Amino acid sequence: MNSSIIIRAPLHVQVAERLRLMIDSGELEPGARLNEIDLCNNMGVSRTPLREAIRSLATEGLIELQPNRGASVSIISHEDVSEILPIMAALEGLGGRLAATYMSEEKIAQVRKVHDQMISHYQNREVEEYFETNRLIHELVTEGSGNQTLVDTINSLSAKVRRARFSAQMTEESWAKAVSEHEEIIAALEAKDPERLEAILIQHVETKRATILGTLEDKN
Amino acid sequence: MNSSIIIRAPLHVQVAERLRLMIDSGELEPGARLNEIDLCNNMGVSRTPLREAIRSLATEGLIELQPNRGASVSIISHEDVSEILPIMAALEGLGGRLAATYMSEEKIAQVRKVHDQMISHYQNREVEEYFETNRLIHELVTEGSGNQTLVDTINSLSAKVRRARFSAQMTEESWAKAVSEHEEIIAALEAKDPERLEAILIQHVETKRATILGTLEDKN
DNA sequence: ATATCGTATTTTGTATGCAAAATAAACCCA
DNA sequence: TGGGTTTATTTTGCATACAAAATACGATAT
Repeated sequence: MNSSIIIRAPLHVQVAERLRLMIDSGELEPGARLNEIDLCNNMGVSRTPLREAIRSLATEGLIELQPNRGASVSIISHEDVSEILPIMAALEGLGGRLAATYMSEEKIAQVRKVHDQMISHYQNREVEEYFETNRLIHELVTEGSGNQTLVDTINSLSAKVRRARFSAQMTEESWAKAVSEHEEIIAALEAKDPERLEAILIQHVETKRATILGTLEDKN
Repeated sequence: MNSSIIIRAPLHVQVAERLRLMIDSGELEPGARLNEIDLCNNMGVSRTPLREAIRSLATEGLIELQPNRGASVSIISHEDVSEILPIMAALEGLGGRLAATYMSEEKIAQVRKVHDQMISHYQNREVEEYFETNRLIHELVTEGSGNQTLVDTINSLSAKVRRARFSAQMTEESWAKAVSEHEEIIAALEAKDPERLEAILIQHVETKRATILGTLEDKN
């Protein structure tokens, strides 16, 4: 009896992941049309699983469908970002509140560790690594809420914003502010102060909004 | 030039809607397996669009997929509801805050109208109509936020909770409380008081949680 | 030269067919 | 009779084939 059977994920799932990656990495740019046959040839699969994958990503909002005209990578507008960020603020706030209440000491220590790494990346001006550790911290805190639905919901929204890649607009000033807020986040977490962590996380997303949409031309 | 062309929705969309309805109405009960061939015969379509629809509903979370074992209507547990309700509280709170700020007088008047209908249904103990007008009010308020992503997110979560249909457990007491909270909701809306509306809506979902999960055996 | 119509080609939508996996049934043997 | 193994049937997964729509192309007429 072999208990370590490798369950191959269905093709449509693999294809969906691959497409998600292509979209996330920018290989497929926003607005780009998805030619089924081309993609099939690229991936070496038939149209059936590809189309199933496309339908999935469409319901996720990553792709838009036009009847008889195929699919295209959905374009995320400033308006969309303006809509999503307040939602993420509310949800991350909730996540933080729960995390401050329920997170284990071990998990908090882990966050602290990643936090210190992030600070180091900040000091060395290693942008890419900074963003990755930053993202990981938020993920860990959200997961610390113990609410998987919350994690999934935030991730889904986060993925959309990330695609907008306004990150380059980050100024020295806003970066410093973000880091200082992160100091407060970790402090509130270690102090197990739900209200404070919630407030900081909401503020933190507001800072993000200001950075992303530009502090001056506040389009919304 | 005919400007009123009727664009037939793709089959997989129609099938998805039909399935959603069957699940929502209880025709397909939680846990029920979806036999592709049976469903195809029922709906008079081939397996391709049906499978595409199933994939969509799966990413929505209404259906669960098991590799090589087909799909089944996902079962919503008490834990799921416990996870979803705090999220809805946060989101409805946000929606209310925005609605109290941005909603037009006309829209508010419309909410007031539906609210009065709901009260009337409550007094006549017309449960079905009460729930429908209740749902409509929340929808109108959320829409009043002007944030379509928020509306979609809440609807998606709401649909899952609704499927659990714990509604029958509503006691005379909890019903009265819900109604009284609704009075406050409409008052805060008419007074254009964002903070108050947000607080009430969050409290309102807490009441809902207590009703749904049972006031005593608080499983979470 | 441009606009319009008609045709060819591409692309999407749907149905069907075949292979592999899972389930059900039949069978064998202790 | 019961447990396990083999065989048949069902069901899912994927690929292909055909139909319909959209797009691209070209010819004709103005």
